[in-house]
Amino acid sequence: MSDPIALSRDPIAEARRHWQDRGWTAAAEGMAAVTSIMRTQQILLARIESVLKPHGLTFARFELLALLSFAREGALPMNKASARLQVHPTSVTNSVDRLERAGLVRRAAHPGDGRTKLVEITGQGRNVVERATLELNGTVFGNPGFSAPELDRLNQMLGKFRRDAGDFVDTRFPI
Amino acid sequence: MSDPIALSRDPIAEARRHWQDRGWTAAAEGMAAVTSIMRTQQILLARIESVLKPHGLTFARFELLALLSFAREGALPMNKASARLQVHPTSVTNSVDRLERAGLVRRAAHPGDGRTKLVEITGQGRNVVERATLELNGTVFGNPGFSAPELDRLNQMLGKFRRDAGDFVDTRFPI
DNA sequence: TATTGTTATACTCTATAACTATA
DNA sequence: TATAGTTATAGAGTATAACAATA
Repeated sequence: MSDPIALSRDPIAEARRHWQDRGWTAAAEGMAAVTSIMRTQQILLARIESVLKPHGLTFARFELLALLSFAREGALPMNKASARLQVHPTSVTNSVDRLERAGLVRRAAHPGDGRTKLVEITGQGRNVVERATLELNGTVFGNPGFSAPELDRLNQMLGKFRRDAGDFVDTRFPI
Repeated sequence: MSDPIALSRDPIAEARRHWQDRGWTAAAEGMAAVTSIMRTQQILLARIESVLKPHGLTFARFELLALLSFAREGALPMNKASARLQVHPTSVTNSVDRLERAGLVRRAAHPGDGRTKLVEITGQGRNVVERATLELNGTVFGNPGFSAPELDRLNQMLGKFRRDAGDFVDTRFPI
């Protein structure tokens, strides 16, 4: 962005007032919350990408690298990576292409299934993701702009939301 | 997405455990919350866009139309729209191009400043945004997946976050 | 037949730089 | 000189469809 000037009033609070004025009371709070989540995501993503850029990573590629670094043998089938990251298979293909060109991952044959390809993190990939993670931890993740109780509430609320949305099946957030 | 299969375990909770195991305790909760916000935004955006698609709108274009529908005279200078929507000027140019081609907005000269152009919503634009809003209110905004107290907490927390991030200057969230 | 992954293609939003017109 | 907006260009993620190889 060229000049992210601070507005004198919260545009989302203003929109909520307009919703109220129109009589859309039942949807006003939801509209405000949803829009706030959108904007918060945008702010956080910008911070993350500015940290990752010097490491030659985008957030999508960082997430893939981090996932692989935690996997057994540092490798996963493409479709497992796609499922775990909740992204489209073609997005994984694209990410792996870039990461492979940068020498951070490599493709390997699956021992049991000839259709399947494994993505495997390289030693260089481990170094890069380790350094990037430490810097992210020291900046965004370690100082996200929410207090400890707020983080707790967020993780609880959003965890429940994601479960209800069908992201995963889990019993730690009982219905 | 082709097959958004529900995972058996929450991938974000799993990542948090890995963070803990590595000793990145101070950043674990923040990482989980930030990642949860990212994923929640993705889910909500997908719902919104699926509602808007039959109306010929994306979320970015809907937001612009909604902003104009609340503006005096239904018109705003391009740079005001850019500031209020927190998007790059070229993004506004692009959105206005598409909306203008669809007959939902028009460009007009600014009476006092020859450099400035106004974006003005058309009657057709008002009809479209009204119908789209009602449908969004009846689905996503009116039923966002959070309880009323949760919405309240979210609006409070994210409002404060956005203010601290420099999005706007306001006194309703005192430091 | 079904599944895995790739390719080709297309459409978002985003961003920088160069440019025109106006102040 | 500074500002408003556009254009050109590029990059990102996302998505569908067609395809090859394998099960």
